[in-house]
Amino acid sequence: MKIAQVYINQLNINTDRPFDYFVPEKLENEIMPGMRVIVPFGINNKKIDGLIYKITEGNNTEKLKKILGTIDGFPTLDWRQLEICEWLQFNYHSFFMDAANSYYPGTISIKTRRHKSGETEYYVNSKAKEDISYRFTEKFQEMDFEKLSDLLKSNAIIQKRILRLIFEKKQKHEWIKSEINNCNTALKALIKANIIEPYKSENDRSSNFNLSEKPALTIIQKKILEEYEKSDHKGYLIHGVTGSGKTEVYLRMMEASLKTGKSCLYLVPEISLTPQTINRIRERFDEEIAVIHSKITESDRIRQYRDIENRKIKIIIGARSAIFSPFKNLGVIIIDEEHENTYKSGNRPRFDTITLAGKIAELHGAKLVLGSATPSIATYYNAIMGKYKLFKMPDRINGQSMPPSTIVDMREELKNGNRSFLSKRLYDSIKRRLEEKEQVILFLNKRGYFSFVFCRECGHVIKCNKCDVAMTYHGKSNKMECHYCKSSKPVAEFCPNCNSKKIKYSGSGTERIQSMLAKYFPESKILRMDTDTMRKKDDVQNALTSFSKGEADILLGTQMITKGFDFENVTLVGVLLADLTLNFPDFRASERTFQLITQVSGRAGRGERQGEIVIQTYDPEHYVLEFASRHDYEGFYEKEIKYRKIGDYPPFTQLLYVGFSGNQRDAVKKDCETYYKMLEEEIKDLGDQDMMNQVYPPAQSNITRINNKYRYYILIKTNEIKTFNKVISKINRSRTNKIKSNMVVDVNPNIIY
DNA sequence: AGCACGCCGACT
DNA sequence: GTCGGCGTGCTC
Repeated sequence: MKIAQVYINQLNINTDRPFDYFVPEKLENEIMPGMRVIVPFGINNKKIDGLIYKITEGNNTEKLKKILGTIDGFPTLDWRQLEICEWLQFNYHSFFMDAANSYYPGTISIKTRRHKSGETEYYVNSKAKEDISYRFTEKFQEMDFEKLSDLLKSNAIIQKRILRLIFEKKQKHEWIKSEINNCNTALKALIKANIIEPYKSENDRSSNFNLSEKPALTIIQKKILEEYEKSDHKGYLIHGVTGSGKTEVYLRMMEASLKTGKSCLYLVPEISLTPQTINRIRERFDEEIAVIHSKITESDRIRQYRDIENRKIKIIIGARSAIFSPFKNLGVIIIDEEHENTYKSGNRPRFDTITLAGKIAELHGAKLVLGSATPSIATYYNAIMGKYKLFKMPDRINGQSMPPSTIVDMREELKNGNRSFLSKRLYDSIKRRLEEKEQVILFLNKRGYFSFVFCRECGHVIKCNKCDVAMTYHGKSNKMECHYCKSSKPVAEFCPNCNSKKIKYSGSGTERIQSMLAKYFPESKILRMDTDTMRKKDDVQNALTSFSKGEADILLGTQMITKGFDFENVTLVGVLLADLTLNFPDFRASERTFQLITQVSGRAGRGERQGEIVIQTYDPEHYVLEFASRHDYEGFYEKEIKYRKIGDYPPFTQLLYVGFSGNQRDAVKKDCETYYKMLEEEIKDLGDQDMMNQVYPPAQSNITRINNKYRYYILIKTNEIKTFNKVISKINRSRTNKIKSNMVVDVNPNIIY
């Protein structure tokens, strides 16, 4: 008799294991691992969806409950995907169903249906809807809006609004729904009156893009591709400076994969920042392309999912969530800008995309290609150690050398009586470039710079009520915001501590600098880009197109301007204060700073004119700045890897963060300490005394409270991550109710709070 | 998670 | 006596 091991779709540490179910005779032939099923669960036999993990034979079926039915009639996950779920469960401490749910789009509700025979059938209503649009019926197609709305009753306001939307070609149901709150009755009335009719909108993803010619390859591109073709390496790292032609290499690699009938996955750090790349891929291949990220609509996701699964779509572009696409026969995974920290997931499953992609490539026999102008230290180390084959593209494709950099010592400026944020050197350069009608990029990594609010009388800093952080003043809304819990409060007129009126508000870094720049260069137009000004989805793209059209002279911004955009007319890049990220208490501070400066420097001189870079700092001798100004990645790497070795930091070790949070400080602290003791005991059992030295004792988080939750953590810095993963899994499974705080395990986390 | 069981204090 | 608050333990 068949027994199915089923994972229940109940995301909890106690239910994160397979449960045995009896497979009824009528399902015996149908049932397979990877299928979604409906099962009764718990004391009340609640119907719940689950996923078949394994099928075994057995005789002790009397005690087992039976599977009520299947959901899809086919496996939604294949053996590879099941293996990945298990792999994520063990290596990143996610629940099995967290990973499984990442694979399958849409939510499920279980319905019952009673047959005449008395039998109850369980089925599923997927919330996935077809994409519905509305158009005018034949009779009304030619009529103009005024005439049409005269046909309606005068009080049918919603109906009129809907008609206007359809007139304006906002005919998709989804769009109408987003503009008009309760549109359903009005829509029904309009359909009943035979004025409009619904239709299934075809997807227009493969619409008319002009295919472009393939450019001729440079010598280095040719050489890399030849070696790539004949190599049987599993992983590759392309280290190429900005403008060296990496994208063309990626495109040819994809082409090679498609030629053998295999699919390609092309990952980018953030979809909204890479429209140029997406267009380039669209223009190259005469194929349908799926663009996947977390913000697409559910119906879009489901349609693309289906087309990828039945292999109609073979090219998948996306942010990190696209790694869970249902590709069947993958030839190559390309990860562009592999150093970006968006590749590390901060939610369950908390995986690292590069490691996961390596695992997936292995299962598919696909090639993994990483590319960056500033590879992460860990990746470059792996390349040096032979895990990835290293390709270098040290020259720009247009033959131009990297623009020269100047480091400006801001201490000298202070000595000379210049208290402004602009050095004489940078001011002169900006002035000259503007006179030449060239464009300037100024980069500020603000991170709390000049943005908190304090009392000049008593020094009191205004903090968030729910979090232990200073609030940030936003001039635009004239409010104070907490960047951690997103709450805001109106500005205080008096100091809440001493009642003084001398409360000092300064705008956020970029905001403040924008107004000062406007004073220095009254003739020029300044475009500011940061998370405050770029709130809406298309803001970033609109701003960047506007700047590339020359509608502004100076682009002032934070991290987001460092991403790969080409501006022909930009000849000067200024880094306003390089030290800001350098002094961050994180072992990757140097790495991040080097990457940021190098990436933003790459924006200069991409046109015909020679560019220049000016880096302002209070610490001009710092090795990061020296190497960055010389565009010397290898030099930086050599130095940095030595520091990592000395400090026993990644890539020589791995970090495991075990965090606890809850409303009561003492309870959280106690839980953290209890967990530490459990770790101690488990490790003692293993008989390896040295291992406990790799565990740092419980500590209070840097930000002690976020959203009214107190935070403690244990950090493990180890070169035996597998052993620790085993120990942690064991503890998490046995601790049941000993620990009541929220617990998070994050492997190699992005930030340590 | 979600639910039932059971132990204890408060209250008609 | 008994109602219900919440701590505890289990789900094939």
